[in-house]
Amino acid sequence: MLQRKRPLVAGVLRRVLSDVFGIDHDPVVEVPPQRRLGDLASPCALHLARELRQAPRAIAERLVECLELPEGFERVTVEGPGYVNFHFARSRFAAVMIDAAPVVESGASDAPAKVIVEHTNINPNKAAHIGHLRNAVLGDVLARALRGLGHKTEVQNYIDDTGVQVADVVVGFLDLRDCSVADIEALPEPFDYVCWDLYSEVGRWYEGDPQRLELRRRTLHALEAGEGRRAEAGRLIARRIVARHLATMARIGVDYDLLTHESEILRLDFFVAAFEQLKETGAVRFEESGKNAGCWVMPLADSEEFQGLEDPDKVIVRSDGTVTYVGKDIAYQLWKFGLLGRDFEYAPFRDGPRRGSPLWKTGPAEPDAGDGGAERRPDFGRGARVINVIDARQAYLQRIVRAGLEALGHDGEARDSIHFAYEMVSLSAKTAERLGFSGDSQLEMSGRKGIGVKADDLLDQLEAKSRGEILERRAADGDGEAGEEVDLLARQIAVAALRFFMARATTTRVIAFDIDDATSFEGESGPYLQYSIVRARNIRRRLREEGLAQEVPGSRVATLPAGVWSDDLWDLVLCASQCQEVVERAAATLELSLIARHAVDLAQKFHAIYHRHPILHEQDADLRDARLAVTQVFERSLEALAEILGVPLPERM
RNA sequence: GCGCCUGUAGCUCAGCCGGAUAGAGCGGUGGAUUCCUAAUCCACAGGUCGGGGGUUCGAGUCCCUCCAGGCGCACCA
Repeated sequence: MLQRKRPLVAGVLRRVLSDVFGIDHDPVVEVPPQRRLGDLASPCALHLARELRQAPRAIAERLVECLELPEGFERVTVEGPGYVNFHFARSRFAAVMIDAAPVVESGASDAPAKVIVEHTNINPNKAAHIGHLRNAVLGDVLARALRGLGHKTEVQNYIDDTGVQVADVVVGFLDLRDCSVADIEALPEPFDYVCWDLYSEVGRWYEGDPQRLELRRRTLHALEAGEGRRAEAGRLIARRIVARHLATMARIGVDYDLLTHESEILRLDFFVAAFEQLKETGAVRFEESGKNAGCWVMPLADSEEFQGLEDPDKVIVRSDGTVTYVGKDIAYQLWKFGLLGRDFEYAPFRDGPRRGSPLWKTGPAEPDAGDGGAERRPDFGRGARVINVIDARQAYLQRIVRAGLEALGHDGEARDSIHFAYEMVSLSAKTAERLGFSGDSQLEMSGRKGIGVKADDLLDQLEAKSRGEILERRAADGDGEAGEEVDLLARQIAVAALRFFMARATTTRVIAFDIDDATSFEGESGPYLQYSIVRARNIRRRLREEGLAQEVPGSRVATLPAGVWSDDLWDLVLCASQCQEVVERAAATLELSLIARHAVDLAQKFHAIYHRHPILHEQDADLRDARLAVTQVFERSLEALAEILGVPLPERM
């Protein structure tokens, strides 16, 4: 809503600046820090003071005298050192807010263009930890924001089922523990927890005798070839772990459209196709001698962004003929844009929980599909924009992938290959110590070393804590039953706490994960948002019980006297009117914390108003309706933001 | 060595294109519950915005430099 008013104000100012002072100036329009100062303001008089050789306030006053008040505004004032401040006609603005959707489609102009978001991408060899949760929450919130803004969005989760990490667990089962494939199959859940321990155990086992690394190499080759007992074990492990990962993510409301498997990229020779292109265009060359003798490398020395590297060439194909990660990733990225000239085969995914829309995986179509093939397969790939949610440590590799597209002449697609980089999650000193790791400073998590907080453990802890809090409150109200409703509410609160914790952090900062901080239900937290909406809903429930109207129509709000809008009430309306531009800016800059912070902002304003402005017991009808209108606007706005954040909103707490 | 990121209250962090008195949460202190449930609210205390230069009418924000910390720069992913 507010985003539509800014150009109005800018236009009026530009016109009057031209008319009165004869200058061409593009005025900045911002929101003043306090509501009593106005709703939209421009510091243009300050900017122009030098050029016009006049005091800023004098310029501002002249502007106010001469300008034509734009539609929807009540007055213009000069404030502070010389700001020109515009004040909305509050009742009319609020009336529009009552009927307007807080977040609407704005990407409609490029509606057919699809955005592919890749996230989660956990190696299928161990349990997910809290670092993976940051990735998944960021990816999921981004996808929700893009969808909310009307972009066609496809979410992919890349499964590296043929890499060293899976190979190590295969070695762990087959060589270290002497299991058969059937033994692995028979292991009880939680299988991912078993692998978590085994994986770090294998790491230590290798250290005990470096000769054992030969087993890793042999297994890796078997996984890539896809044949034999080791490959069979690898497939089984990956399948079981992926099922666990999807179950963990389903707990917090994260889902996907497609699981892309590295094994399929190998099986279908995606890299062969990409390699042909790379050779044809001269993007790679064969090294006859030197450090990289026998390898195919991509030269980076000519590119400005790769200056100062120790080695200006990136190996794409090793001297033993195998392909590096970057090579495979270039092929995969080409496929995402529909530039590879090949496609996957697809099959419905049947090994795990499935939510709203059906989940698909890459792989041979299963002929024995028992459900009559009712599901129609979407058209995967061929994105116009590709956003890869990958931690900041991989920035260099992501740049090489983009350079690969550039080298092939796909400049546009290279520009639209976006690395959504975020910093990792480490453990706070206090939390590391509590978990038994030496805790003199922050500690980086490491799956390889078995250092970390497992995602499901954290969720269990959050659920247990919220259940405790609920029961405590219910007992205090003499309302002690603990049924399914309590379970559901405990889960909702846990999800809100976790998702908000991950979403509120700026992406460029390392999160020092502190267990007390993460499980806090007070202040800036997911439950704080939930509680604010519960209060709004309680007001409506009470109104219904009293037989009073639960909603006030926009037509009524438009006729309210201006005096009902105290600055604090009005401030919430204006804050709510910024949801659209906040979500747009968050999606455009990939700074999703903006959404979380705006949601807190709204909730804080509402909580404060709640105490100062009762509705049920207000006798003055105008005042009551204004307050109810604000409650309505608040509720819809926070609901819209919570939907994007994936924070569930319960009816009561 | 080169590159990227970070340094703001005791702790965790906001601070949009340079602009109005640098803001939250936690923790601390003191208050608010016959009221739409206190998972809330209000008040108070707490700041050399890492240091130093520069640009500007104006710098937490831009430029330079130094200091401190993190992360990258593989025929690992």
